[in-house]
Amino acid sequence: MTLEIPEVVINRLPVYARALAALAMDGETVVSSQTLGERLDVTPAQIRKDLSYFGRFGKQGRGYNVLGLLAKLREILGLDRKWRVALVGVGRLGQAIAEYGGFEPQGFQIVAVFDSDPAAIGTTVKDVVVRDSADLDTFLRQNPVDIGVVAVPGHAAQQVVDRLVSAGIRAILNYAPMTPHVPAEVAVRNIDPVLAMQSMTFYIKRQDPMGAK
Amino acid sequence: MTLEIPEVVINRLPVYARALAALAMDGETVVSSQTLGERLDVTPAQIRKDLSYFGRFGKQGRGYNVLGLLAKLREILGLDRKWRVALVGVGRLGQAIAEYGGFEPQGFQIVAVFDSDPAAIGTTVKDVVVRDSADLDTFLRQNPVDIGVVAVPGHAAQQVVDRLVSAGIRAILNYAPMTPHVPAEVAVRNIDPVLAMQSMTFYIKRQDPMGAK
DNA sequence: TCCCTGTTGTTACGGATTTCACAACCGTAG
DNA sequence: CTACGGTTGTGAAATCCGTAACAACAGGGA
Ligand SMILES: NC(=O)c1ccc[n+]([C@@H]2O[C@H](COP(=O)([O-])OP(=O)(O)OC[C@H]3O[C@@H](n4cnc5c(N)ncnc54)[C@H](O)[C@@H]3O)[C@@H](O)[C@H]2O)c1
Ligand SMILES: NC(=O)c1ccc[n+]([C@@H]2O[C@H](COP(=O)([O-])OP(=O)(O)OC[C@H]3O[C@@H](n4cnc5c(N)ncnc54)[C@H](O)[C@@H]3O)[C@@H](O)[C@H]2O)c1
Repeated sequence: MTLEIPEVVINRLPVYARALAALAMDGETVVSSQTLGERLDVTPAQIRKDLSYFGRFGKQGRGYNVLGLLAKLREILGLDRKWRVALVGVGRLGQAIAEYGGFEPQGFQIVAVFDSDPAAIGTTVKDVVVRDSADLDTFLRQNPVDIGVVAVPGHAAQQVVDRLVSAGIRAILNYAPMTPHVPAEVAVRNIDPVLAMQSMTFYIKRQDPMGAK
Repeated sequence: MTLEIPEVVINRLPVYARALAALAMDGETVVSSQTLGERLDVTPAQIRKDLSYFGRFGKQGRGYNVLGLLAKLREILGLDRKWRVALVGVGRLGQAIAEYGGFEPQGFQIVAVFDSDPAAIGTTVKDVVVRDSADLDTFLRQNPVDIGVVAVPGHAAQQVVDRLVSAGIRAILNYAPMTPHVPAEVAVRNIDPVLAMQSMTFYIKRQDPMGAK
């Protein structure tokens, strides 16, 4: 009965939410799809259509109540609660992730950290002790975690993913440069700056660097 | 004249290239769209269709020559040369990016680094001296750079983007949590782990954490 | 040589997504 | 009370994209 919502739509909602939060900080109380769209480089129709999958949140002639719509989006996305995150791999990137201050305010709490390196195990990052990744399954079965973050080298990533999945995790944020294989019911997002650059080069490859003469 | 290639296709090519490089490392010399697709969770038809935008690279009955196709993809994407990258913002994230060893082997060379903090200016990261971001325009006009990486706080990001664009940069990798506004001819990719998590939560929100009882 | 297996390149189809366009509506001002 | 400018929500149209299907063909074996 719940109409199937396209994934592209779901992926845009957090962007809307982020913009609404920024508008709220600026003291704006209402916003039209037009104005929001300009800010996000999205057509007003796109925004209205996306929102219409979930209900009618606007007021004709006025627009949307900024805080009201933000609250609705947070509810839709499930951001109106805390999420427990486990981080696997505490190398350079893993440490940076653990120390990044941007997750906590959004309700993502790193509650456990794992590594396989004996030199790393037992140390602490951000008040969290680094556990042996051999204990991953055991720990996760006793301590519910919602999201797994994979920050290990590519050659170890699938193994880590498999372990997270078999322990019952339903969402994985993968930083390793590979395509994780997971069952359909597990959500995966990949972050790879190299891939991002490699697609941009296609569009600029005919051009001399910065139009140098 | 050149048939318009969908951006989704371009975005997949680096993924194919990455997989081919991995196959080559494993000593594989040929691969079918079927096999490649299984590895990447992409249908074989998708792969063949994507490649057909650019030519005929396979051999019926056999598949694709791994190294041959990889070379073709690298040529198509413009990866058969070095790219000069400028990094703006040398905070925690910026330093991690500068020290990350994954860019260089792919031909992305960080040739300049900028920050606005007097305490950071003059220090070096990875053998590159940190320059005053006030000198961004001057420097870029004299030293051709292809790609700008933005790793400054959100409130400063649009200003940095504007400066990069006005200096003639055609590609930007943005790590700040905002949507940069750029002219149509500038390529932009955004990296935001928080947004990635916030879209995954939609799919797992009805579920108790890890099926805890 | 001929046949069989395996796999490509491509066209046609259908589904998904975006855009269009407008009736309905809100709040305000006259 | 009516008219008006502004904006939503939404079907219908247009566009974009992915999938299916198959003719064509390469290589190998009988
Ligand atoms: N550093 C970056 O900026 C960056 C950016 C994008 C992607 N990445 C990717 O993220 C991953 C990590 O990068 P890094 O620079 O932190 O590497 P790193 O070598 O510094 O850290 C990897 C960590 O993973 C641990 N590890 C290895 N195998 C493990 C296993 N089976 N279980 C648990 N832990 C294990 C290692 O002990 C190490 O601590 C790599 O795949 C890299 O390509 C890094
Ligand atoms: N650290 C992470 O893991 C991470 C992950 C994802 C996104 N981000 C985002 O990346 C950005 C940087 O994060 P961070 O943790 O490194 O922050 P940070 O505060 O440690 O570093 C920001 C740096 O930018 C510099 N800066 C500020 N304004 C500038 C300007 N106008 N020109 C040049 N330099 C300027 C500051 O001096 C500082 O060195 C933020 O927008 C953050 O939200 C960070």
